[in-house]
Amino acid sequence: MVDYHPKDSEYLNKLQDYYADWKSIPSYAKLCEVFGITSKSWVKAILDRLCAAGFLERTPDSVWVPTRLFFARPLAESSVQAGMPMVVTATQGDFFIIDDMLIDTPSKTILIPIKGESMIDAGIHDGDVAVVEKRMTANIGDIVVAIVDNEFTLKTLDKESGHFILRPANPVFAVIRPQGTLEIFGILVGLIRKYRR
Amino acid sequence: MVDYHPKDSEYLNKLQDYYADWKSIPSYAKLCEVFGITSKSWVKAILDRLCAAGFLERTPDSVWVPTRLFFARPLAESSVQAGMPMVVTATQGDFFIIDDMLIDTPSKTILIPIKGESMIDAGIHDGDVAVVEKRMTANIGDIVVAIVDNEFTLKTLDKESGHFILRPANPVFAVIRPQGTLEIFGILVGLIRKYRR
DNA sequence: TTTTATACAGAACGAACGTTCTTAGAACTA
DNA sequence: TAGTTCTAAGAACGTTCGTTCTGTATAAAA
Repeated sequence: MVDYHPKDSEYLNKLQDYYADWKSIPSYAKLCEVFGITSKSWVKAILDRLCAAGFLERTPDSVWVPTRLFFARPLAESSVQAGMPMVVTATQGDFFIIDDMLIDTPSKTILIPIKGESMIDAGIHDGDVAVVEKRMTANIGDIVVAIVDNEFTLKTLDKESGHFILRPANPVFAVIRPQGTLEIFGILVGLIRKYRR
Repeated sequence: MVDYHPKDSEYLNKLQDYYADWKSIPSYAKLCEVFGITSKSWVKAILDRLCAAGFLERTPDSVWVPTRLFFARPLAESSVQAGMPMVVTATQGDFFIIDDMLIDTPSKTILIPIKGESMIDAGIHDGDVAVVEKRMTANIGDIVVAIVDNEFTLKTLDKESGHFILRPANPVFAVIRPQGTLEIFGILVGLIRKYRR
């Protein structure tokens, strides 16, 4: 946290939670509720500081908008040992923007929901979401999205006696040996899983 | 396009362009400029129709907000045939969709890198990043982050003859049977994996 | 031709807005 | 003890907001 006032990170948290719900930054009056204060002028002072700290900015129409920094998430160091881990995470550690981490080239990246268990030994489960970068070439060993019989299929690219093959990560499924050319749609660059709560 | 009035898609495009620039929907007066008209009442009529068509919605504070449909893109590009499974483009105008998918309450969510293979049968690998929601209670069957010997550990919460235990998803590792109380740090709500490229 | 619907323009209105200024208690300093 | 920040509260103010109602030009329909 780069801002100076001790309670500002608390205010920022509340603002982030509100934004996660409504995807907009409300009026000063509403922000009084969100922050738990009753002074519009103090709300402005808080926003001005968060702006100076780089979490917010304003459009030419003087509308408040979050910056990239606004979406950064704390990343714990797993090797925390001394003291309370919770204290450590609250004060130090890195910050990460999840989308930046997984997506290099937005225009070439798409998300594809995964169906079936054919890659389960690679830790890719039914219901996971694949982050795929579109491109037509891949290397041996890459997990690729190929188009077989008009359907996406996610398999490991391999080569067998001069021919490309698609190898599943599940002994129950058969290796795919395409006749003719193999159409690569993209390669797997990330994986997302969401647990029900 | 599901809306009825012929020029609405043109208005929608202008609105999408504005949003791409400023990441906010401006006032009716400003929208007059954006749309190239001079009537606030007509702006409202347009927004109402875009709302009915599902491109916009309003927060409880009656602030206009774009919906997912607002960001949807035609997926005609690339030589993909009909019958494609549903695909989400990752570039929602540089917006943060993955973040949005995984995180409900930013202030309670923390990312923890995973070390070791103790949960490999659950498809959780060394080097993955766990998305953890901080809370002190969990249900049987939840994958939890517990604090054991001042270290984070990720295990499935279970109960054995009246006592809580932490069950790994790897036969090589032993079940953890904490003596005394078990301190829960949070529960696993998501998983992120990044493949080297 | 007359009527009717469409696609906007324009004015009016009170409510809500953001900004600024003043006030005030609490905490810290000297 | 007296002074001084700091953190808010609160009022005041002119501006802008969204809404509603009415007016109007064009075009299609009758």
